[in-house]
Amino acid sequence: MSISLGKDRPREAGRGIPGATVARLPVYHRVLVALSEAGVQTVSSEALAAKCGVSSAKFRKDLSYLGSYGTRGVGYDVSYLTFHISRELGSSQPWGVVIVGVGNLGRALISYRGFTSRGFAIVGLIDKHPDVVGEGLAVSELETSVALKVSPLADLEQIVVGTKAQIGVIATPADCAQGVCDRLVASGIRSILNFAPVVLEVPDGVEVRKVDLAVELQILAFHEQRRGYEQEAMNA
Amino acid sequence: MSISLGKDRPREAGRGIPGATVARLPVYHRVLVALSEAGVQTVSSEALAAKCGVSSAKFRKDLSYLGSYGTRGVGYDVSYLTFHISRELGSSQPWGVVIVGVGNLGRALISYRGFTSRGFAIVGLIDKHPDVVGEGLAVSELETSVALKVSPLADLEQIVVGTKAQIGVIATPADCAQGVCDRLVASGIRSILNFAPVVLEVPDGVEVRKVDLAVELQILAFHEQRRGYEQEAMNA
DNA sequence: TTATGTGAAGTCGTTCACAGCC
DNA sequence: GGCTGTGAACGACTTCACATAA
Repeated sequence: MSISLGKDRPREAGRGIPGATVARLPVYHRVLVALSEAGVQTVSSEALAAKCGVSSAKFRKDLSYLGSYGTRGVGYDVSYLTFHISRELGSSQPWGVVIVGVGNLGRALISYRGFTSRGFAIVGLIDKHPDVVGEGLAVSELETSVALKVSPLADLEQIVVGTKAQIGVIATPADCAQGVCDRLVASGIRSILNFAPVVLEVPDGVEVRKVDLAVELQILAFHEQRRGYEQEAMNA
Repeated sequence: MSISLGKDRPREAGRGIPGATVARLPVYHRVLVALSEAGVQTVSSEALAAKCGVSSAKFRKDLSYLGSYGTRGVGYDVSYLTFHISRELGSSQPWGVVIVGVGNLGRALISYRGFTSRGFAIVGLIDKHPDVVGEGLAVSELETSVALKVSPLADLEQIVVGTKAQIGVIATPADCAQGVCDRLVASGIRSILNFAPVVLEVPDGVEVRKVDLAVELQILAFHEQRRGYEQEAMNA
């Protein structure tokens, strides 16, 4: 819809990068950072792709959507490539994340190290239960860690607006999820990560990604079952 | 590496359900169960697909891989369809799940209701840390709930074999994940759900699904960033 | 008439294979 | 010689549109 020219911004970012490629970029980025920390300076598509669990052709094709950041006959400069993928992903600027639901899952997210290193900052914690509200939880921030207090559900809008958060994480039980979602959207949030096992309804322009733990297990079970049948067939 | 069957790739004609379809079946199943609990007996592909967040054409195409369980001009019988999807997913038989790593994430999985209703039973909890080992945690089971004790990492093989678990969940920090994975595989596990932010290496015949919380956020951030540029362009 | 089930067409994503550059 | 970058071929998934059955 919009044609954006001029200015220095990530190459032909946005337009034309397939969703499947976008979903792999974070993995490439993580592996590159690990290589860099191990002192590796140059890497071939073959070696890097192997560490990422993809084919080298797929890796090179993915990179071709961002630009040409390699050197033929040599490979890729680790830090140079890291920088460009990082920029494409937008992890150069810090994204504010609000977590709604401070149960075990919420706490797992809060204690998850590496959010900050990947450009995220947890700026708000919200819960419904009075015995959790007011609790101070350690949230990592750049070098140090800060105690963030859990706010009541009633303050949701105020927290989102006040912290200028861009991403909302729903870690509540299923029956609260749609209500929380509606309020996040009304407060201006357009990116939501949903852990509740419900299909959320949102207006156009809002993106929802979902992670359903039981669904993942069910997919595994499907294949497990099929392997069982194959083995039976072999024994017959 | 790979156990070669007599024939080549194209396994069993007629039984080739696309991966994308398999990934949606659990959602259809969940929505159908909810409808059933709400007392709905019959539903059209249009209505059901809307509740699942997919198009009706996609829904019908997905079902066509399983068989024809609808009635033209009428729709689908909720319980009849539920049964067939359930059967396809293998949730009629209970799958044994071992969880390695009893931190916040592990606890979130343990307290996740609805595992049992979808055909999973948590049969083992394993952790490395002495202060967690021995702790009794409430695990739901059919009607009641049972206290399951956390076992030490050293007992992993014994637990997997003793409980006949089929699925292993890795909820450990990244640096332990590959080691745990190797031991799960060596104990006979062929289906693994990995929450650690590493690419696991496994032999052929073992399926790994991964859930990386930071990756999901990074994908959201990519699109968030893109929207920002679009808005800038509009203001220019 | 209504709503399913499905070939056919279209879109998206992956793999191949090799030209181009170091 | 070695490795990247990429059109072209291939395959997977989605959407369309309608024949089919209640």
